[in-house]
Amino acid sequence: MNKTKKDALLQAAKELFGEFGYVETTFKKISERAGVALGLLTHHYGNKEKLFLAAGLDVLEQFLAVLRAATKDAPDGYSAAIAFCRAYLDFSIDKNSNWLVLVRCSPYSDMKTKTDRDQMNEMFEAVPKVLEAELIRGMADGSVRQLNPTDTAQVIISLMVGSNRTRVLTPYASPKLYAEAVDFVSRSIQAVK
Amino acid sequence: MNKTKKDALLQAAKELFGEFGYVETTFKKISERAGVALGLLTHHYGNKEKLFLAAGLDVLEQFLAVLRAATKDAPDGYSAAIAFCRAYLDFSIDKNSNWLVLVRCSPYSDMKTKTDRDQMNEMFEAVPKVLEAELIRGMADGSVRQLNPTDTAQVIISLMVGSNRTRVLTPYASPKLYAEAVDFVSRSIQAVK
Amino acid sequence: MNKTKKDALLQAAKELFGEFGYVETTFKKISERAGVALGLLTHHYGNKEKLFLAAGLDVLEQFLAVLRAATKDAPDGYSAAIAFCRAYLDFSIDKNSNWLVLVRCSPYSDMKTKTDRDQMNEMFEAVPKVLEAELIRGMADGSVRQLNPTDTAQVIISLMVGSNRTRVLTPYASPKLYAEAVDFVSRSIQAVK
Amino acid sequence: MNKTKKDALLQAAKELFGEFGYVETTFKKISERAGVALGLLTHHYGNKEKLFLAAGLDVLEQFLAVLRAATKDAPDGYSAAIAFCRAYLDFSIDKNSNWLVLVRCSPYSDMKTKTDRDQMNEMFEAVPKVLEAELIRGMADGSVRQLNPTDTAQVIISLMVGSNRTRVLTPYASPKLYAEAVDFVSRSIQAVK
DNA sequence: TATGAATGAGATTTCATTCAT
DNA sequence: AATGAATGAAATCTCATTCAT
Repeated sequence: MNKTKKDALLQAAKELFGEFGYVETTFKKISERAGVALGLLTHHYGNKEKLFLAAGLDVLEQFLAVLRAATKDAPDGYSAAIAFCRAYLDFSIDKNSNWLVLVRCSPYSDMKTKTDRDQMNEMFEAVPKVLEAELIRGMADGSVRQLNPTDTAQVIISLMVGSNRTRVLTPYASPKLYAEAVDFVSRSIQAVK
Repeated sequence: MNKTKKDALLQAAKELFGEFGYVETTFKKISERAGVALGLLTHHYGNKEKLFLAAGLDVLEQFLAVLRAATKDAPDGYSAAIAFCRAYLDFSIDKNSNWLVLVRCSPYSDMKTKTDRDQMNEMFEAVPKVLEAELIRGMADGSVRQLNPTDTAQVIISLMVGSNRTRVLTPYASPKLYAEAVDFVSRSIQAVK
Repeated sequence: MNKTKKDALLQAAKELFGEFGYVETTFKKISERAGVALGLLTHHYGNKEKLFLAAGLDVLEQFLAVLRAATKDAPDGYSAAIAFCRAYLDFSIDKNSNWLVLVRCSPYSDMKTKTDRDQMNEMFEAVPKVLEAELIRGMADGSVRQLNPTDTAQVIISLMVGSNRTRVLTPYASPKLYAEAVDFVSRSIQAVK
Repeated sequence: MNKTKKDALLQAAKELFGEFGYVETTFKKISERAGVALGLLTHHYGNKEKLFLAAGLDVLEQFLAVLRAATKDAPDGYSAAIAFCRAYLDFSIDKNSNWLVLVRCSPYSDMKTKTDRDQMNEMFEAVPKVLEAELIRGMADGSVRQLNPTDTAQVIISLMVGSNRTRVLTPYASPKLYAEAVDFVSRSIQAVK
């Protein structure tokens, strides 16, 4: 399918950063997995951090697309919020999503270049915005109880973040954790009749 | 005040691992901040990972003590659970708690030595146990609605984990995030009359 | 206008070698400043050292032309020698002469290819020859005192070399240095009545 | 004689920087010639530039000592100035002086760290000061003609610099160059009766 | 217990040069 | 003539760990 070597590098980077984290992922590992020469990495991406950023942004972009698609067709705000949570959690365990790049590499907050960090933060902030819009819709259509939408969105995202970490980083996560998390959200935002 | 050099090393380690993360914290930095000789580090702690483990366990131990103290005198299970959340979040922003060691260094999941990893996991698992006991008490005394206590505890902890990360690692956290998180928990577990 | 890409490369090379020295001047920098493709460099000049040689020879050629023009119309040998010195020093601070290529890049003496080094040395040797001829004229016409013309020419050139380096490479050069250097030469060669 | 490995590194650095110049002198070459481990270089000197600075300062220090010793016992200012020139030129061809470090490595003017550059410049400026003092003495004692001492010192140093470069860097230097240079200075500064 | 010099493997990055298009 | 992706050797620098004192 005519994949360029540049693409191969990005793909290898997404896989390896997710598997091994930022520091344990070396130029050697990346170029070997991508099947290209070592020097091509800096040739195409400048340096390790820029490649890391590219990898993260790529995953985040697909993530946002999935979240938007998931909420698009929901009949009301409440259903959309719940669909959002399900899509979030599904994406986070999809073998092909390379989600781990975003999880394992807190270094996004350690990025040395301010511009890179800002670019990443900007995209990350888009996530709660999607949810917030649905909460507002839900309060308007009566499916969600009256709450501060910004803060509530942030709390829900926090719950997603935490559940996901518990599931993928610890050995003791309950198999029902994801389902419970969604229920928890549901109980907490659904309008009471 | 009679602090041994060994203690000084541990203190410096806790600070630096929290500030810079595992890899960016070097033997040189630690020994310099502690004001002791470089060689003393391996002499007392064996290697970097062991020191890291010691630092993490130390913080975790104090954390557990705080959580237990906070729930001890609550009049009912529901109040205890809420007190637990408040104590968790307070500890996480206490300047002197060195909490960041636990946050910034997911590497606990990357620990090369299985024994070390297990020791850490064991202590981490004690956290939801404390909460779970209170949820059970709450269901018995009627202050908490009927839920699966294990799963619910894990969800609540996940929310704490996520809120905390949002607060300490991102630049866009709402100032009301912690308060909202506690409300969220409250709405979700409090027994309905 | 109508400058070929080959010329643009040479011009960029002269500027950059002078600004940054040999090693810090890269193919990338040159091709970028010239606004041409990277590959064109080896295509036209073979390799870095050949390009460097071309740049140096180009500047040296213009330098010699200037020196010859300056001495041409002098009424006597003494005046010609002084005119030579003035022209040397003026050229060395002319913004458009790219003189720095010759100063900053002692690597001419490091050139790996013997042929290149010889070619460069040959042209460099032409400089004292010009002055020597004028000194001989001066001794004949009575304007210059009796001295060994070859050695004296070399000493005068050495003074030019040193004054120039002091002026362009150090921060403490006296503003009158060039004028003093010329006076110094004058005192030392002018025939005493 | 109990030479430390740190000293061995400095000695190897002085030799190699002089022989090969800054860039062609690698960590590998230095540590091999010094017979020590590669990492010791950064351990003791921090980085390549710092080592280069240390090497240069070391040579410069000995150079200044030699110049001061040479002028100390001269009977008058004129003799001192001439002794200064002889000492300068002798030092520059003394096999053991490692003078080439200072000649081959114009990079002193390219030093990235401002502090390093300043430190070097400061010491370099001490050289003309020594000569200037003797010129002033000579004008007072009647052995040197009346001239601006600062400017004249700088011109003489420039002549030393240039003669030295001609001798050590070019293949066409006259064997009498040094002697002629001293004569040149003599003619130019000696008081006329 | 305490010190810090010493080691060397390994990481990132640079860059002249080649080559297919 | 012109392009720029691709290569890989080599350079600098980092750092956990060892060890003699």
